Amino acid sequence: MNQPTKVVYLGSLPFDQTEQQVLEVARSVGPVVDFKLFFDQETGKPKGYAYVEYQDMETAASAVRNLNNYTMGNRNIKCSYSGRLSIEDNIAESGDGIKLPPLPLGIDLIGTSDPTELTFKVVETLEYNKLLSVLKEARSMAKTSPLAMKKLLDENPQLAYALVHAGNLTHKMSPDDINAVLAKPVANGVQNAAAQEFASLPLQAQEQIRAVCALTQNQIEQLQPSEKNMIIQLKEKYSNVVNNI
DNA sequence: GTTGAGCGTT
Repeated sequence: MNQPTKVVYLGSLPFDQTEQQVLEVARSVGPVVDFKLFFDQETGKPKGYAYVEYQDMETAASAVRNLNNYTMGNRNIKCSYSGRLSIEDNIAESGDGIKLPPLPLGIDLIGTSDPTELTFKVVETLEYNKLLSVLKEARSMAKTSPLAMKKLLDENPQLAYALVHAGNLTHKMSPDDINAVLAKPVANGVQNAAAQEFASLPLQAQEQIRAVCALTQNQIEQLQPSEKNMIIQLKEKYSNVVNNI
């Protein structure tokens, strides 16, 4: 048994329960401050465990007492202390000191064979103005806190994927624009040249490139062939630049 | 189809 803290580990969760349903069970013992359910990054399948941060140790203690061996679906779930102070305590470990706010719950992937395709569909359901405002927000975040933006994109490849498609749908970063960026001659100073070039690009383009660089190999594989090559080239050209900001 | 133990997905 671990040191008592505010964060509790939930394990042996049924694979067929949604994030929302697990959260509800977690909330049944008290207010939840932060919550994270784990999925396989590639397949989108649930890993069957989660972390719940409660507002205080008393509530967490109550969770350990009441949720351990609680029957959910067809399983007896496990609940014990995680031993960490807060869910986002990878700050010390990664050493970057960047703290991102908790993200909203994702949508249910159960029954989806292709999570990347689903991301695309979700983006398509958004209003044009909504897409613009999301892009605008991403742009402003990239400008005011580039490191946080990098971290956000690195940790959430679906978001990078969504931003690339949002750029396409709003014609803010169409294949033509990408080609235009790639067509710029690369000077001899390699890295510095690429960095200078990057800095000289419109913010819109910078933001799209960041998103592109954060795409996983798997996501790239799933792009249209026409986009795919450009994306690969973009990534090759700028990933070092983006990673060194 | 690889779905059952999993303690933080780099």
